[in-house]
Formats: sequence, structure tokens, C-alpha cells
Amino acid sequence: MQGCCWPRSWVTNLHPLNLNPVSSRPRRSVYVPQDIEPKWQKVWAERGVMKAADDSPKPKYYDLVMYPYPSGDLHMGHARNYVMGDALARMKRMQGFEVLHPFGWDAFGLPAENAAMQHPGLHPQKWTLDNIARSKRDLKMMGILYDWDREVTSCMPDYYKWTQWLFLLMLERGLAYRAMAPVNWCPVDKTVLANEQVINGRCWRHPDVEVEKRDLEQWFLKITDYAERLLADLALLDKWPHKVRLMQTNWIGRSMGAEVNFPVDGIAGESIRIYTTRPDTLWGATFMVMAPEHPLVERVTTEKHRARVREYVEKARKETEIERQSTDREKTGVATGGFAINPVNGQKIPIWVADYVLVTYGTGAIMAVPAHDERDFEFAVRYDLPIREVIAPPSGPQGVLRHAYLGSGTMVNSAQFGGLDSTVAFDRICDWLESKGIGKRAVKYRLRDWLISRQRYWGAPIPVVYCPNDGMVPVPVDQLPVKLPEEYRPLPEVESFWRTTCPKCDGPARRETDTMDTFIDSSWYFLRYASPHDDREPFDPELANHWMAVDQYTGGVEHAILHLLYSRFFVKVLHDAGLLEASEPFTRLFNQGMVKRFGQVMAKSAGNGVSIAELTGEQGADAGRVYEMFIGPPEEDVEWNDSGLNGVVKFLQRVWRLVLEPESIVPEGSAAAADAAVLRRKVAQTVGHVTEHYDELRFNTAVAFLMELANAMQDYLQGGGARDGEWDAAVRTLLKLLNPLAPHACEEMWERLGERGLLVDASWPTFDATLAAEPKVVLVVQVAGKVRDKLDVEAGLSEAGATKAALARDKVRAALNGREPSKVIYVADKLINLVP
RNA sequence: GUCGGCGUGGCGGAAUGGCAGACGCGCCAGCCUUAGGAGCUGGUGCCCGAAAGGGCGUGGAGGUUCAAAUCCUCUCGCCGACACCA
Repeated sequence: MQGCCWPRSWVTNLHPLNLNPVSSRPRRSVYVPQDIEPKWQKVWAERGVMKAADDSPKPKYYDLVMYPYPSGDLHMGHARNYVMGDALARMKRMQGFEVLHPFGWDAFGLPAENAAMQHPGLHPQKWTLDNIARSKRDLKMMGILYDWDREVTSCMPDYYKWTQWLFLLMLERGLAYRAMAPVNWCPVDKTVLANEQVINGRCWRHPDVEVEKRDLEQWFLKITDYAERLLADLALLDKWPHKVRLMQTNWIGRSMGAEVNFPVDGIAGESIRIYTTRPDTLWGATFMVMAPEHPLVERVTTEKHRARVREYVEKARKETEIERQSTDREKTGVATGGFAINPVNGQKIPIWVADYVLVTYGTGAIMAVPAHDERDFEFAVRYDLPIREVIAPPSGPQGVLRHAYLGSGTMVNSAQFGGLDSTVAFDRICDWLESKGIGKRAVKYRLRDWLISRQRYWGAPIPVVYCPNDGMVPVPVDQLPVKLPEEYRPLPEVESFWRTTCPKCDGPARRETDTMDTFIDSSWYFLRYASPHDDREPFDPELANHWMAVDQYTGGVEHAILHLLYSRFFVKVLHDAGLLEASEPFTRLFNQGMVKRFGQVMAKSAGNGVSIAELTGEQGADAGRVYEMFIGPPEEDVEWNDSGLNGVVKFLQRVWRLVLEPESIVPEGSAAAADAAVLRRKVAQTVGHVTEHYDELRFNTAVAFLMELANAMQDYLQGGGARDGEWDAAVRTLLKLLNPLAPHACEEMWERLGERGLLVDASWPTFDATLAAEPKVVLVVQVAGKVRDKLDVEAGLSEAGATKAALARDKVRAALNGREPSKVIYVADKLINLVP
């Protein structure tokens, strides 16, 4: 794809070539992005500009964007975070960092299989690799530079070999296990889903499809072993968005409470263990509730109640997740006929079964305290169960409760703890429970283990075999990768795949036919970039330790929990295994907003995407890059607007003219006289502002500062300013500062100015506070907080001097109206407020 | 329901305790032009006023402060996450 191929018909009227050729001020050259963009892309590629050297003496900077699923052509909705990453990489390079800016593809996954099913004969791999080729071409057309030598593609055997290796590491460390479990099953994708992939009881990929419950033997990763550290270490991630940390905190869902055993009445030695976060309400338990799936349901149920209980349990199991989890439906349940003894007061309380209690959380059974829990209250009212108040609000005991009282207060009806403040009582009661052997303190997490089995073809096969003699046997490392069969068919149907021999006894064995969740692939790809061609290990520990952690990680907020939590988990496991020094993968995280058009997120399916070909053929990649950075705050969703893009085209054209044809900008009678000192100051200030704002990824305001500088430079020429060394320095600084956003145009201008070497290799300007300092400032004069006048004063004026100057002004005296200022607030170089 | 975020001109937005509206789009007037979705100049929050000038103004109400878009309380609206987790 070279510039000569661009269809000229794409060139719109905006194109500078369409400007009047017989202008009164003929131009020597015009800005034609189509002529220069392919040229520089070629140069950068040939010179390997973004190749990261492992042995560089420079400080490293690891700049990473989330690797995408390759779904086809890119459009400007995808481009936004890649441009951010590229701009940062380019600036960091110029600042003297050895930048690692790699790219890759999250290439396993269902869309490839869906495409293959829709087009018989099309293999998921071909579809995927074709898409990768197109996306890669688009990225290059946008001038986005990566170290393509480090490209990783998760569906290729040289990558998934190591995904399988990491699975075996998990297995070895006791972090991978197989269990029969009621699992979430998507009837459309015909696969099991992780909890994280179930949204409101529906499949994350099919918002209109309810997830079903099935009992299957599945592989899990024990992420819950790391719950505490995943939670605690969030405190280290002070450069992550607050929102993401909060979402992960909530997802992990740590709670503190107590587990208490309630003996079953009449069945010696049997007891039901409950978990409560409110041991202070133990005396208010008036019944118990077990989840329908609780293993003791059958035992506690009496003959008289058995038929009804069985019917209820059956019904509950058949219900879909969405039916069971809906909070607005009325709670249902049945009495078992059995009773338990409340161990704190010996009271006999009935045991119920109800589906509002989840078998998967806590102990699968609760003590119900209707007086102080909304759900128990609702249930008690419905089934006419007793409500016993044990926490009195500050206003005193209520006697009859209309609602559950959830707050803290004074304990009542609670034997020896009566009269205590309930928050104080928490610890004392736990001590007492432990000393009596009734119960103990417990910490619970909402986080569940990670279900990673997928009944799909297009994923990394789980590297184990099942042998009639030896049971489950891991595939030895030297036999990795377990390759997918070439033919695209469900793995259980491919006998040549699953029929194998046991690595231990050599007898006939059956290979595991499940593949891994693709979130496993993406939980370690950022480590592979450190040594992408290493064929002895997933990553070279020395190189990984050199490049890790990622200094800047940029991607969509939709991965706030899934990908980011899993990656943190993987890194901690690798750290514990002694393979990695880092214990957190991503030092600074940024979630960019989405690009919308016509009110909808840009998407192929919505038909509102601005394609890379369209953009580069018309306004050019640089205009698209600058526009997407200028369009709005980087973390916000933004609306693509064609006239906004045109504004940026005009800005680039103006810079082009300022830099290459300053003589065409002639003094205007109306313009203020040029002042070289003013220009010098403006340049210095812009260096400071732009550098700082790029660093913070606040590209929209960075562009505004660059526009201000261009405006100031134009004013300077119109004011008759000389095009001397001062001017030349300003021009070069402008090009360096604009380069990360409009690299092709700036590189071309740099060359036309006669500079040797690439602009991308030039050094970043350093901020000089002395040069940037304003010698004179406008001092705002307020009287009683209202602006009454403004003074031009020397910077650094004393309070006394400022007061004197202010009081000398007619407007100020008029506002004071004869009164003396009783108080003066002076903010140097900014404001003086005289309060009468 | 719970938690979180956000409400600023005609529009995108800037300002995180110190001149509200930077920068840009759009619009108005003028210049240049055979022509203009080109370029250049000036203007552009609202109200009163010929002007000078004055008043009002950051969803709404209150508060803290010499000073509030910014901090606090309440409230309305929009967006997002979680959603019976005991």
C-alpha cells in the first residue's frame, strides 16, 4: 500500500489541492497528506524506529495498549487509544527513554468460530489471520509505530504452547483443579461461562440469552486463594483510576463476620453452620434458611414435609439464573419441619429452605434475623414468622418493627450483652463464641474461583489426559504444545485428537477436549513481549524483570474487572513461583472513552465507523490523530464531528504555512508590533504545558496549547516580527511538540527545513522556567470580592506595593466609596482583594 | 435498591478555591476573490443601556469562605457498575 495508489476521487474539496491555484499569494508548496504519509511510514519501518533494545543503557519505558480481538478492518473508534499510546511512546523516545511499545492479537475466541460456521469451508484460523493482516495495515496507515518484531498472536502454537505451560504451572502449584459444579451454560455459544461473563443472568455476548444451569465436571483456577492479596495490593495501584479499584474491591467483596454452628434438634451430632456479618444479632435469629442445594436439606426435612420440600428444591434448580436472582420478585420458601437450636440462647427455631439463600456463598445457610435484615424481614412477614428486636436505634426500642433496622444501636433482648453498643459487642461476641466453641471469626469473599473450561474448538487445549489407570495426568512439558487438529470440528468428534496414550503408563488414554477461556491468553501476553521468540520458556525472567512492570497501560474500562483482575492474579502466581520480581503488572492504568458517531458507539455493526482508508484518503492520518486527541477529555466518550475534523485540517495547514512559508504571512496594519521576547516566552510556556499534559494523557488541552502557540507565531509575523534565529527556534520547538500527534507532517516539515536526521529521533525540548516567567502580570483588583479593576504590574510585587497601586485607582476608590479596607487579601501576581 | 461518576455559551469543551467560558466548531460583520464548504480581520454567555457602564450567570436550594463551577448539606436530572453475597 503506497501513496501512489490512492484513488484521487476520495480527495474532497477540503483537500488543499482544490484551493484556488491562481491565488493572489501563490504557494510554493501545499500540505498534501497523501503524498507524505506513506513516505514517512516507509522510512520509520526501514529504520526500525520503534524497535526496543533489550540492552539499552537508557531508562526503560513500557507503554502498552490492550491487545485487541482482531475482528476485521479498524475504524477511528478503535484508533483512539492506539493514537494515545503512540503519542506517548514517541514523546518518551524523544525524552531519552528506551521505549517498549509492542502490539499483538487476542486471537482465540468465538467470533472466529461463528464466522467459520456461517461460511462453511472457512477455517477460524484463516479468518483470524486475514483480519490481523487488515488491522495491521490500518495501524500502519495511521502512522502508529510498534516494535512489530515482538508481535504476539495468542492463537499460534508458539504462543499457546506457553499458555499451556502456565496452566501446568498452576496445576503443579495446586491452583488448578477439576470439580463438578453447577455451571453457567450459554445455550447459543454452547459453552460454559465464567461468573464474570454472566451479566444479569445473561451471556455477556448475547444480552438477550439467559444462561442455564448445568452440572458438569469443569476446570477451575483458584483465584480465591489470592483474594486477600488482590484486594490488599489495590492500595499499591495509586495510578489506577479510582473507579476501577473500587469495582475490583466490590467484586472481591470481602466481608468479616463469624461462622456459628446451629445444632439440629433431634439429630445428635448434626449441626448447620451459618455465616453472618452480624454476630451482634444472634439473639434475634427466629428461623434458619438453607439454600435449596444445601447438602443437609434432606436430613433435616421431616417425613410430613418431604414431598413439598423436594418439589420446591426441584423447582428452584430448574429456574434460570435470571429468575432466581431477580430482587424484585417475592421471596419463596418452604418449611422443612425440622428445627435447630440457637446456640446462644437454646431457643428452638424452624428450618426453612428458600432460594434467596445462595449455596455458593458463605456456608449456604443463614440464621434469619428479620428485625435487622431486609430480606429476612420480607420473608418473615410473608410466612408469618416471629420478628425479635435485638438492636435498638438511638431513639430507643421500637417494639413493633415496620421495617428491618439495619443500623447499629444498643443491644436488647440479648442476655449478658444487653445494653452494649452493637458495634462494640461485635468483637466481644466473637471472643465469647470462640471461647465457648460455638463459632469463630470468619472472612468471606464474594469472589469465586475462575472457571476456565470451554467446550469450544478455537482456544488453547487444556494439556491433560485421562488414563484409566493413572487418572488425570498432565501432559509433560516436553510434549507441549498440545496442538489443535487442523480440521475445524468439535474436539470430542476428532478422534485423532483425543485418542492418545498415557504419559505415565503408555496405555490408551483420552485427551481433555476442553479448551481454555481466552482470558487466560490475555493474562500473560504483556510478559511475552519481553522475549517473544523464546522457545525454552514463556518469558525470559531477566528480560521480563527488565521491562516489567508496564509503565502505562491503556484500554477500555470494560476490562475493569475481568482482564485486569486475572492478569494481576497471574503475575502474583508467577511472582510466588520465583519467575517474576513484579507483583503487580500495570503501574499506571488509563481507560479511554469511546468514540461515538450519530449518538452511537462507532462499530462495524452500527455502520457508523469512519474507516482508516476513508480518513487517510481524505483529511489524512495526522488530521485524524490530532482530531481524536483534541475532540474531548481522553477518559470521556466523545462524539465524532466532521466539522471538528475540518478545524484540525485547517490547523495543520496553518502550521504548514507558518513553518514552510512564513514570508507569505505579511505584516498587517491592524496587528500589534511583534515582540521577540513575547514569542520566546510563549514558546517556553508551551513546552512546559504540552509536556505536562502529554504525560498526563490530557491530549485535548495539549492540542489547545499548540494552537495557542501557532496563533502567537502568526501574530508575531503579522506584527512584523523578524524571521531570525528566534523564529527558527520557535518553529523547531513547535514541530517537536506537535510531532507525537502529527508525526508525518512534522517529519516532512522538519526535512524541508533542511534538518538532518529524523524528527522522531530529535530530543524533546526541556522546560526552562526562567524563560517562561512573565515579567509583567495582570493583577485583578477586587473590592469586597467583586472585580473592580485590573492593574499591569511587575511580577513579584509586594503586598504593600500592590495595595498602594490599587488604592491609587479611581475605580477602586469609587467602589470603596470612602471606606478604608479593613482587610487585604493578596495573592501575588494574581489578585488583590480589598475588604472594607 | 446500593455504590460511583457527571451536569458550565448555539455545540465539543477549558478553568480543581483566586478575572468563568482557554482552544476549537458554529454563527455575525468586514476584507480579499470571477467564485468560495479557501484565506485574512473583528465580533460572539444572558439582561438593561446609544455608549460609558451596570446587573445576572456553571441543573436547583441552602451553607462554609475575603473569594466557590471547584469544598460541605439537601435536591433534581443523566450516565455507568453491581444487584437477595447474609
